[in-house]
Amino acid sequence: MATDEIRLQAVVTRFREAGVNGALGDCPVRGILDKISDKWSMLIVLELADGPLRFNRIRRAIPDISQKMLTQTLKELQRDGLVSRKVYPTVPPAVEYELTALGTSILRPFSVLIEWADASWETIAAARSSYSEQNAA
Amino acid sequence: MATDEIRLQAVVTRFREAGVNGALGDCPVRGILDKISDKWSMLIVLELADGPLRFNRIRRAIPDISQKMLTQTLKELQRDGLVSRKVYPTVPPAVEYELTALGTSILRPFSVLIEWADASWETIAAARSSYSEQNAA
DNA sequence: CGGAATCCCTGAGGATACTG
DNA sequence: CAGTATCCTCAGGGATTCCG
Repeated sequence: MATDEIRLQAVVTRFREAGVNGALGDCPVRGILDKISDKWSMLIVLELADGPLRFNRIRRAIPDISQKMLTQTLKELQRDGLVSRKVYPTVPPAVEYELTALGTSILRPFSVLIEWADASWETIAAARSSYSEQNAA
Repeated sequence: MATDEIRLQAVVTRFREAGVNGALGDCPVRGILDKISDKWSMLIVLELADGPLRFNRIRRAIPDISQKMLTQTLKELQRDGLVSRKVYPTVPPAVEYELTALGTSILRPFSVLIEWADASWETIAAARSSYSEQNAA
């Protein structure tokens, strides 16, 4: 509906003014979106979606992540307050990572994105094949 | 509400099963999300949100993009069917880029993400400062 | 188990110059 | 104006090794 369109435009426009035409470093929104575009953050957050997990459990869940990147990304997520870390002083040590309230709140934007991707990938695949068809030697 | 939570979980779980635990190349959803996480795609799409623009107009709107990356990203967006390209045979040539219906449809997921970022950046900033406080030498 | 530290390499992407 | 074609840099991230 029309009011919805207007709202969308407002959001987009505000983003542009703050993020692209303004000073880049000063735009918190663009800074955060850069984090979204991080290679691993989103995957890890999604893994933690249905409960706390331990380090190596996450590692196994995302086969193609290196230990270094997992450590590093978890630290960043912690620093940003999306993930909490709990250490149990057992032997050997057990460490649990869990989404905070903030971390949980980002699941909704993510799911909207995933739903779009899921609904659109066939259209995109079709566009690609007709594109390469057109550009066939 | 609860039914909403269940729906969210379902989306997230389906993504994980298809994308992370499965064969990576076979998962169209993860492939598409990789494109979202592209450094420039989202910015360009947002620039085109309120109407067609010409090449150098986009370039000026995103000051820190190189012409190489703009060309390349526009080509990818075209190939994926998000953006259409219209050439006017004038002298000098004029080329207009415009969102397709598919391209317009991704604005909504984007706006949800932006709204989240806009609503959360203060919380994140606070988390960061208390984090660095804790880890002060 | 859950990391930290180091070394190393690839490829995304910037700078520059040229063309229709 | 709207690109194409090279060259080159540098940081993201993999592989490996070591530690409490």
